[in-house]
Amino acid sequence: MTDTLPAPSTRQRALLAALRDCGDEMSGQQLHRSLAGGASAMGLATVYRNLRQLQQKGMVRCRHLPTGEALYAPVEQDRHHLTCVDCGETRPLDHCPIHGLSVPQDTQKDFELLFHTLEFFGLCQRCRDRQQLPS
Amino acid sequence: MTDTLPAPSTRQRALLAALRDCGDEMSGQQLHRSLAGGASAMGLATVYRNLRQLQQKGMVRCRHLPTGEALYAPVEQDRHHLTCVDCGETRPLDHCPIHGLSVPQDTQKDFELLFHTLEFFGLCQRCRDRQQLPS
DNA sequence: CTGGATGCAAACGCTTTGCAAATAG
DNA sequence: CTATTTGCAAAGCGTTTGCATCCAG
Repeated sequence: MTDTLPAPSTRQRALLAALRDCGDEMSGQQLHRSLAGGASAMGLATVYRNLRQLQQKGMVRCRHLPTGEALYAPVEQDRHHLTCVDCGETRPLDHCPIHGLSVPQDTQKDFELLFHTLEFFGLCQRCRDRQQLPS
Repeated sequence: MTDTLPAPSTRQRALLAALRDCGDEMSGQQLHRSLAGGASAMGLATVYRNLRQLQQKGMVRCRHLPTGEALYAPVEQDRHHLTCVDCGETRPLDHCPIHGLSVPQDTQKDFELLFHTLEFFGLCQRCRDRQQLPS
């Protein structure tokens, strides 16, 4: 029995473990695939259902690619990205530019802050070059 | 051939105008609906196609709701949000907490920065209350 | 025995793409 | 006349939901 969690879902532990092992972010589909076959395999729906719960517990954060795909990562992984609006490639930043940054106090009174996403968008070198040379 | 803009699409002006008039962000679907019937009506595909180009020109930015829906706004509208990971409600922040913040120089060398998104996620009062009272 | 969690597959909704017609230059 | 852009409708895709089943307590 777990002492802390209302519903000590083993699935959630598995998902979190997978994310931590990976060391990077993964999509729902990737998580599903990565767990498939193993001891903690679970249906795709279950993956998503539990990812949502992990988010609500503030243990997992997620961001969306321009494609609409959602990527998940452990919250302790405070990583942000540069994303090319053309080819969609994303590249991690070395440091979180707003580490420790806070939201105005008054907004937090009735809002329990769990995590944030900060993403930068622009054009990567390759796509910029490609635009200049239409032919 | 034009040397400034490959295709000075009137559609793009219309989209930008609609976004500015609205004063808030709109989804592709909303834009499509809002223009429908009017003089600058256009197909849904065209809306998306031009929104993408506006993004690549750095005139429009977009963020994704937890639902995966994309919301667009003029870049000059430097607005950020609190989003509830439970009910999905989003509330705008009064000020941009990172106004004027910059990405490390060396990352920008080969990346043309166009816009950023900064979103905070958590639980709104209502959903927090609801979680505490399981029954 | 009862409520919640799961799997599967169907359903969803937003976005993209194929292709032929319309338009610009 | 050639290169683009557009519309429409079909396809794509990740995600969510319905429902019967399974499991924990």
